[in-house]
Amino acid sequence: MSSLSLLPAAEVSPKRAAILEAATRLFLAGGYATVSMDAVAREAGVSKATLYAHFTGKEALFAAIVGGRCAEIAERAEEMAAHAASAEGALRGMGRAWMTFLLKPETMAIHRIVIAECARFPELACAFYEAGPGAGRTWLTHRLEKEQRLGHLRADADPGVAAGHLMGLLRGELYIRTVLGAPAPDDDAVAGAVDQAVEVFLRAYGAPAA
Amino acid sequence: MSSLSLLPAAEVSPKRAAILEAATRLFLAGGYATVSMDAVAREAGVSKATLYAHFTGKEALFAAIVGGRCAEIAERAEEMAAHAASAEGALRGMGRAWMTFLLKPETMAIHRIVIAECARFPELACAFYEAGPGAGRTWLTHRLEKEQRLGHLRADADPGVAAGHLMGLLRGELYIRTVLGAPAPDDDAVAGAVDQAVEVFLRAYGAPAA
DNA sequence: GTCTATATACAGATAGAC
DNA sequence: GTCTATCTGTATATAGAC
Repeated sequence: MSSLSLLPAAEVSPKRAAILEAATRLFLAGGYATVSMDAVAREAGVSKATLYAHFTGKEALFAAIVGGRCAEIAERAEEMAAHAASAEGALRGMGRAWMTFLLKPETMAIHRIVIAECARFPELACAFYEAGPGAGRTWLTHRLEKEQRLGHLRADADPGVAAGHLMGLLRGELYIRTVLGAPAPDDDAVAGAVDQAVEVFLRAYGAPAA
Repeated sequence: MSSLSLLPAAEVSPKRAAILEAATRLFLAGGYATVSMDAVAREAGVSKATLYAHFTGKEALFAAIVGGRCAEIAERAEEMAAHAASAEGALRGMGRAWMTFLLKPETMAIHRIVIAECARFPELACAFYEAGPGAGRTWLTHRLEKEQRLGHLRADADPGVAAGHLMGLLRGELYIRTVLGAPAPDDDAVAGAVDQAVEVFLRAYGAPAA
């Protein structure tokens, strides 16, 4: 019985939730500096005093937002991993899922923010790397090791290096263009680019005997 | 004779040069928002009024700085291209030159700034892409076409796609880690990563007959 | 062109009532 | 916890003398 009262730990306060939601929207849209605490309070429908009662300051609020997104990204990565591991044509499927996620406006927005503020919040940039690209690379390394044991990949390849290469091939031109503000490519363009990248990867890393 | 007076067009004003130098340093170190016009004036050793006499405002000053760096990057790209075209082991040499330039703290700083401000200054982000990654890819595409005509690359490869793939392989893990604040890797690490990337590229794109 | 001094606005953060 | 009202610093930008 007493454990029941511990369950809704996430829904501590509706005001706090409103603050987090509004601040997330504003930070992702405008970056760190352009967002004022006044704007967050107004957008969340609370007073500034309430805002400061929940978060000790602007930096703490920002850290909470970005840290939360990192956790979300980590969950998302596990979810994608679960799907990709069970699918055939695993590399293509995984590549499409990853690139679609990566190029989404919200993902791009958090990339830009973390990159922009990595001098002011180095620990956030580190946490973001670990939760995002780092976790993806670690998972992909293990996945490629498995493929290697199955004889689908060259035996002399370093799976960690190969994982970095596959991610680089997948990002390719699309990532750099999109992070610099170009409109996100449509699904067909993404799928085509992923197929090309996977084809090139397998030409370089596929087992010669296969 | 009259043409002589037109020559020193670049050295119009020492104060202006001091402003540009100070502003470049400050913007590259701190981004757009954290730099105040007071700080620029103080650091340049001029008054704010003088600052505003040379630049209509903070946005114009920022645009002048970043636009200037774009022009510099474009020049630098041509310079690197001239060297790489004449060298043997062209891909390795070019890759090392490009990655060394890309991972330099100053290059990373301008990457972060342009990415951070691509919502506020979309035309700057576009100019940066054209001067940097876009120009590099265009040049590399032509270079790969030439290699293809010489029979060094697969005949069925699209040189533009291949150029994007080579750049993606080169960037690989190093770029994303460094742009997220990790310390720049040393020359040996860069050289090793470039060699691996080029090796993989040639396994996928090298002419089968060769 | 260059300076000193200032106008004007808004930022982050808090005091005190309820 | 939540509000209204406010303190304090600093930002961009300008006025007017030289």
